[in-house]
Amino acid sequence: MREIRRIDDRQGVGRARLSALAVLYFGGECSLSQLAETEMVSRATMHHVVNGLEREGYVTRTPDLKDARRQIIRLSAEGTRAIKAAHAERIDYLRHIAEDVDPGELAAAVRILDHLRNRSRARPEQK
Amino acid sequence: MREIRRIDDRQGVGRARLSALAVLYFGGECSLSQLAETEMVSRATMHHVVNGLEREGYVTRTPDLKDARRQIIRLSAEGTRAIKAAHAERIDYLRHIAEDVDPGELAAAVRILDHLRNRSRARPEQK
DNA sequence: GTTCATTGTTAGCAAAGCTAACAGAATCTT
DNA sequence: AAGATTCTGTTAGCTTTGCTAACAATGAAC
Repeated sequence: MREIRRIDDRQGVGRARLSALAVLYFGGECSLSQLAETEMVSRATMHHVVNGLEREGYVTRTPDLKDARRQIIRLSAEGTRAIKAAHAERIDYLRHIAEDVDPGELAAAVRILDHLRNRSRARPEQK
Repeated sequence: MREIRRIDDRQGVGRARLSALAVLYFGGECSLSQLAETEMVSRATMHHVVNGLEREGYVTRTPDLKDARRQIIRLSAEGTRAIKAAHAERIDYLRHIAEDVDPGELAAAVRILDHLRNRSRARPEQK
């Protein structure tokens, strides 16, 4: 939904960057490759995204002591603040447009959406 | 959802371009500015998107006889085929991940989503 | 007729995406 | 142990998708 994008844009972070921050926030630290996989983009793309996030101070990168090829990407305090703020804005907006919907019906719809999302992640692109 | 993006990517059209094709398919011909407004991007952005679509043969541009500043953007036969194919793939995919959901519950959830979308369009970004 | 608003376009920039290729580290095979 | 293969992050080159600013032409308002 384009409207959600406009809400997100208010954070001034960038779409792909915000999405990566969300992965870190909800899923915890991970490697660059794992981020790329979760976000379904190439490693090269995620490399650029993380570079931008690091430059802006939203994430830190440290070597993975268990595998010298890898690096661990973590949210910084600033990154945590940014994703929390973005999340709050989204929730606020969604609450507003849903304010005339019956709470029970809304909860049921959310449950189904969650289910569909889990299904899509279990089998991402197959038909 | 990233998975939907991957499904859409299969058409080889490009995200913003496919979205613009959808606006034309479901809403009919319109001007470049109207497209930009509906898609919530700048006119300059939509200018680029439409350029790409025209170059690939998906849309045609003709002067608006009622206003010499404007041009009418229309789907070509190829554009219609592309958006139909993309739409069918999306539906197919969504059907697949929803196949274990009760049809009545799914219909209810879809109704609520439609309602929320209408609400978001009536008041795009206000809180 | 003049001023202001609308429309599409250009220019310059950054972000976000891809593939290909590479180097170094880790794992597998012999 | 040595060589082959895989994994990881990086660079390079390209395209697409976004933005703002500025402009010229057209249309509307005064």
